[in-house]
Amino acid sequence: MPRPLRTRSPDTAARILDVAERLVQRRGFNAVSYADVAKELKVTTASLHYHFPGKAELGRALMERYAERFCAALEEIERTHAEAPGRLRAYSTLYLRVLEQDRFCLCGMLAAEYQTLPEDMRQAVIRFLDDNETWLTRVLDEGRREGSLRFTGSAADVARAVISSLEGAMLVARPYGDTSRFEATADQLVASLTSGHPEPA
Amino acid sequence: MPRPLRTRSPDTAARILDVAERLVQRRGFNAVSYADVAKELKVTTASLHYHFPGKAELGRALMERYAERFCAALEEIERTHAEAPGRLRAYSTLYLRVLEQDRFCLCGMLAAEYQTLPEDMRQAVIRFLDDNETWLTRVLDEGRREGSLRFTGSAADVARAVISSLEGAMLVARPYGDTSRFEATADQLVASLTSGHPEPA
DNA sequence: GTCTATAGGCAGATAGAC
DNA sequence: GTCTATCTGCCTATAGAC
Repeated sequence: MPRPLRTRSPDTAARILDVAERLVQRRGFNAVSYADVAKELKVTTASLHYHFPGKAELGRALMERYAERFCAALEEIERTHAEAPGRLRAYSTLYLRVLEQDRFCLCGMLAAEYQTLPEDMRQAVIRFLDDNETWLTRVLDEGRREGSLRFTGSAADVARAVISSLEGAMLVARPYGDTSRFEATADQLVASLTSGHPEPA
Repeated sequence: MPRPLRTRSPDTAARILDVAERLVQRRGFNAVSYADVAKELKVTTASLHYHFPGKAELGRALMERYAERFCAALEEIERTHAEAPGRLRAYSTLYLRVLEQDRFCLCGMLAAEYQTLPEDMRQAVIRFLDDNETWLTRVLDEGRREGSLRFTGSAADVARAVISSLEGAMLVARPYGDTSRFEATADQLVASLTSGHPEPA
């Protein structure tokens, strides 16, 4: 049963993160100010500093929540897709959904800005990439053992190539404002790993 | 025969662009200020404004020179490499050289920051990507006709996938400070297009 | 061409009232 | 928790001397 309504909104910190996340994914961390976020939420920057003492803390929270949600999405994919090729397609669809919202992957954006980031955020970027690589490596390995995927070399190397390819495809698609550019590359990528196995519609 | 030494340095504008280019490729356009560039050159920001009235003009000049040099490098590749596979490898090496200098592709960096860029710079980013795609498409098409390359689908789609893959591999390699991460992905990419043809050492 | 000096604005951040 | 008010510093940019 839901709790009775409270005086304050359900979770102000979460709403701050929502706005900040969207802005950072579109413009980059360095191009987003407390004032930008505060303006959209119709509060003052002082109020933001109450919830997140500094931009470094805000950024860290941003990346942590993003990674948590992404990991949850990966688990969801494993529940809903039994086969490796389906899991790969679902994985690339996660990226597509972000692009469709006119956003770039938060991790990709922060990777570009990496050299200007505080240490906490840097570690969060690395962790996100490592988690993705670990998950993909497992999917690729299982797919190869089952015979549903085909590739040469180590699964970890291919996992890195998949991440690179999808991040790069997003990066390049955005200036054109054309999601089909991303889809074409993603489809090629999945097809190259499932050669010999027909793609479902 | 070289002209006699002049009172002023060979080309101040070029030296400004050199410093700005390096800083932007490392930190991003939004994270580089006139003061940063001026400090390295030991001049004042006012002097910078003499050569480039505003940051937008500086950015445009930056991207234009970068594209010119890149196109020149592509022509050089065609002169020095007769076969498509060699041209592809040389192309990926262009990216590697940038990464080795602890930089990201200027175009990739600006693609990430695209939504915050002035119109002139946006057009320059698109032009750069289009030029790369055109060149790669030609190389891929010729390679397939000669039989030295193998891939399915349109050469233009594969060209886009190659660009995405290399840009993404650079993006992801930088947080790790590990050029071998890039090389592994680039090698996989070239190998996947030259299957059936042994790689030279 | 480069300087000093400065304008005007926005950045991140804090103190203290309510 | 959110506000007003304010601080300090950096940003892009310009005027005018040299």
